[in-house]
Amino acid sequence: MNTLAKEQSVDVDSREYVDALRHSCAHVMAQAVQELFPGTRITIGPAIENGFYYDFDGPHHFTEEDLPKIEKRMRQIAEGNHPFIGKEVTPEESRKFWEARGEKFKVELLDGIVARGEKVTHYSHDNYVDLCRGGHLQDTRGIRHFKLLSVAGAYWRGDEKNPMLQRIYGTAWPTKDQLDKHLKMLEEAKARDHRKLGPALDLFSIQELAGPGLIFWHPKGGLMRLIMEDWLRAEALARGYQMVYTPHIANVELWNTSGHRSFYKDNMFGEIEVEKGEYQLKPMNCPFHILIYQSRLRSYRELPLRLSELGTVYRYERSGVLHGLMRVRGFTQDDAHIFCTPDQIEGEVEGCIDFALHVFKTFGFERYQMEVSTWDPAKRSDYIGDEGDWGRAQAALESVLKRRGVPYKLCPGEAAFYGPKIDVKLIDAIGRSWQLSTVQFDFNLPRKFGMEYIAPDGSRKQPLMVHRALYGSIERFFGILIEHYAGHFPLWLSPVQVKILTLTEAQNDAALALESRLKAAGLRPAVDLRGEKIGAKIRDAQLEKTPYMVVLGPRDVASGTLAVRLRDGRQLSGVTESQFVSKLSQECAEKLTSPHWEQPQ
RNA sequence: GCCGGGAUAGCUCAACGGUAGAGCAAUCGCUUCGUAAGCGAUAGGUUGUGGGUUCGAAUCCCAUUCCCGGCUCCA
Repeated sequence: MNTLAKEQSVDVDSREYVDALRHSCAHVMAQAVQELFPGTRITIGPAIENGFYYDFDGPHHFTEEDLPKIEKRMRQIAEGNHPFIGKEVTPEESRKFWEARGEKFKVELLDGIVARGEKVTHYSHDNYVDLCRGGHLQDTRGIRHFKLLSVAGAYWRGDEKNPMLQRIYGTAWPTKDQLDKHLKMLEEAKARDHRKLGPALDLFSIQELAGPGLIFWHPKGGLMRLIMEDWLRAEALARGYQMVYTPHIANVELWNTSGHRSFYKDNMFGEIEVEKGEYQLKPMNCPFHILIYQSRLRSYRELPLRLSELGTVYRYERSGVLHGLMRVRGFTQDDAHIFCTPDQIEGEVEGCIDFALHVFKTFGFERYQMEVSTWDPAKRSDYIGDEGDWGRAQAALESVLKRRGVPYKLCPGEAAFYGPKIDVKLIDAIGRSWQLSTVQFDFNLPRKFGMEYIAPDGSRKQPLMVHRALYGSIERFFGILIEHYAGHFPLWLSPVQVKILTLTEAQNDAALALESRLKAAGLRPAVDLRGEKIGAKIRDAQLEKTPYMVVLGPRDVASGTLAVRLRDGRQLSGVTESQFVSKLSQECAEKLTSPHWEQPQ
């Protein structure tokens, strides 16, 4: 807590204070920008998570080089200790004020405020005035620990039909420590960026000749994917899922039936002509699983039917949105569709949640956030499906989370038009959240396809459909894993688990023999026989983030024991080979995220 | 898709109108070494691509591809 806050008896850690600080910072930035770049018009400048931004319109094209200049002027202004003063003004006064300055965006905002019947307020500090509903510090003294970060484009009012404004992002904090910590986190995030680490560790690449958004899994990444897939398949089978495989393209008639050709058209690759028909790459697996369901008449006795596939889909994402492994044009979903009766939904939802939590735990994610998206009853006509189904489904989603004691956020109005859902965002090692698993009801497709089952009374009923993905996409999940571990993968996922480093050529045979014994024991070893010094070999293995290194010199060959070095720098000597194998095997079997060796003496 | 910024050897960068360089990596040779970089040599580039301006273009202009920061959208 800083002295200023004490003096003003404010809780500097409260969200209100921090937001006020950031919002105030935005005002000061707008003042600085308008002073330094005359002719710049202002729009809005809110506080956001970790910082603030302000959107500008004007003749000057801002670049990163402008930021230090703006920052400097901001500091000067802030040091003036100007109080923030709010006052209510009449709409007429306000209009006159903004029109006189040619601030057309502010006039537009004013129109909105007036139309909503809200009070019009102006907030000023120093000689600067902004149309603003308030939420500021008492004065500019609290604005000390901030940094401008980047320049970006942003649509006026977030609508892509509107003109593009220039946005300057900044971060601001009550204390220097917090600012430094945040800047350090940004640096850390940059250092563990999967787009950098992935190719550096030879896990994957994206090839310009092949096209953007298409992933090439290299041998090491491919092996990791294999492990992730095998683990997931085994889990799914154990949980009563049945694995299926379906094609990558289908006749446009299928997409007409499913409705994707209308509501998902923009995200689908174009038609491929085949003889007299037209085909399209699949953007989703759902219709294919429905076709399997419909391949014969189904009885209620078969339900719940859980069809699962590692299904590769292709989506025509707009070029500007692609991002490493996180947002691509071709990806594989661990996709399953559960067809069930109304009285089975709660059990099925619970099964999904349970499975998702198991996935997180296994891969070492401790923290996550659940969001339940429900409909907005006021806009009933926007949704497909009957009210009873929606009600039951939403109740099931919530009651499962409550029963499991999983905290969640309710997001009314966030449901898709075809059903409510649970989205899971997991929090990675440095506190960032990622959208991952999703459990969604679908009241649309069963209807579109006329799905049925024979009920106990002999009547034909429509099954309920739940769509669920846990990894979400294997590509994205892999990207998150890389960043979460910064490349220091748990042993069971590491493509190379043990690197055997020879001291001299005399140990080559012993090294190769050890390698094959470790292989036979089910481990993934590699040898480094190069004529380099041991320091260089260790350095290289370390840069590859290999979990275990075994240094093999004459002493070790003579003693028959292993000199083991862990990725974290710990060294263990005199380890017997059987101890080593059993420790590593156990570490893999238990899927430990960090090795459990005792500290050496 | 939109706004802005980029692209030089496998990687990190230099040269900023006057014959493209360095370190690391690679290859070969020497070294046989005890826990994060031994020594030397060699090879590696139509400066993303295509046009244009110029006596001369990595450098200036136009187009295009891809990448980056965002917006919009999303697994």
